[in-house]
Amino acid sequence: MEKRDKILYAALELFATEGYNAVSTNKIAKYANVSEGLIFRHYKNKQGLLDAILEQAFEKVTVLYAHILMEQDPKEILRKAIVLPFEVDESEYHFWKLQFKLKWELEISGREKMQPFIDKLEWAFQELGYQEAKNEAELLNHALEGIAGGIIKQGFETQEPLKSFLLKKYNV
Amino acid sequence: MEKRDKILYAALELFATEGYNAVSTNKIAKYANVSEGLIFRHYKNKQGLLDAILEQAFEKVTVLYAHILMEQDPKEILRKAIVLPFEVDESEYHFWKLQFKLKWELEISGREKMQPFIDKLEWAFQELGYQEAKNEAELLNHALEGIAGGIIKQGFETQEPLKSFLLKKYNV
DNA sequence: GTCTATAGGATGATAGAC
DNA sequence: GTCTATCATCCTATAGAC
Repeated sequence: MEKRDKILYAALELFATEGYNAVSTNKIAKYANVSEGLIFRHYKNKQGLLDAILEQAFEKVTVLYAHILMEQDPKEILRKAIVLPFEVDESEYHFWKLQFKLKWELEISGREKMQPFIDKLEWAFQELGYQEAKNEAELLNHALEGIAGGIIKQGFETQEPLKSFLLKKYNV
Repeated sequence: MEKRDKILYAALELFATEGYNAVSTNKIAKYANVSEGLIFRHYKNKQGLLDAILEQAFEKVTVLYAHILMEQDPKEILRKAIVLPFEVDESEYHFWKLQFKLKWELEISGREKMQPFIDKLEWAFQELGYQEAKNEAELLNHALEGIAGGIIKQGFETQEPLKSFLLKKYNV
């Protein structure tokens, strides 16, 4: 692997586990087995390194939601949405954890990227004849974010029972 | 107000808005109009200052949940639980925001303190004849945490519609 | 209780050699 | 592309005077 990428993955892992402000460029360099100066050659500054990571993360999120956004069957939309947090690959664990961390540490909301997903949920609920589709969508989104957070913080097993429970509850 | 307390409130506000690692003791001192050395006289070190804030926060949370934990009517338990995030006083806004921030920035879960609350929810659902009381409780808790987070990050108004929606949904 | 001064180390970032 | 050496700044924490 190129050193440029080693830096990026080291930073991703450290940012995700310890937080952006808690991790020094020195620490990243050592973790990546690279000289500290190289970080700045490749990414200009620490913020630039974070931006590069976030750009990759944005692509991953886009791909992840693409299946749902393209789906036309309302029941399938709900099913895929519910199942989504339970099927996160362990290799992308750090990306997810970083999302949650940054949402609070640096107040990077990521809400704009979520909105089409929530809108799609609303549409699905509407199609299925729910009275308050918008509220249903917001509520389910909250629940799913909570589940995703729970998986990240306390492990998959703790949240697993909620999967079939939700599928049953929404009858999908 | 005593300077000891001025330090504490300044730190609370800064930690809540910018995060623990992002705020220096120098910044806290200036914000509190106090010499930097005084922080260490009173709180030993930066971590000690955070601990003092967290201790206060723990008391606030305890009081907040006490009403619900003492309640014996299952419907009332659900009603109070749902209404709770919408009735946070603005003066305690910073405490709440700090809770969410630290949960992710420093991985201070606060889960232990929540458990009796979740257990009480489970009990209420059981009393009301719900089939999967435990899952219902976990789900509602996720939703309420999401709502609380939404209020903090995007304002009360954005989440307000969910209040009556939830009350209706759970028929309380 | 409070302030000033300062130590000692870490931090982000740059320059220059290879 | 990569490393070493280095800088200016900032950070936490302490000492000593008032």
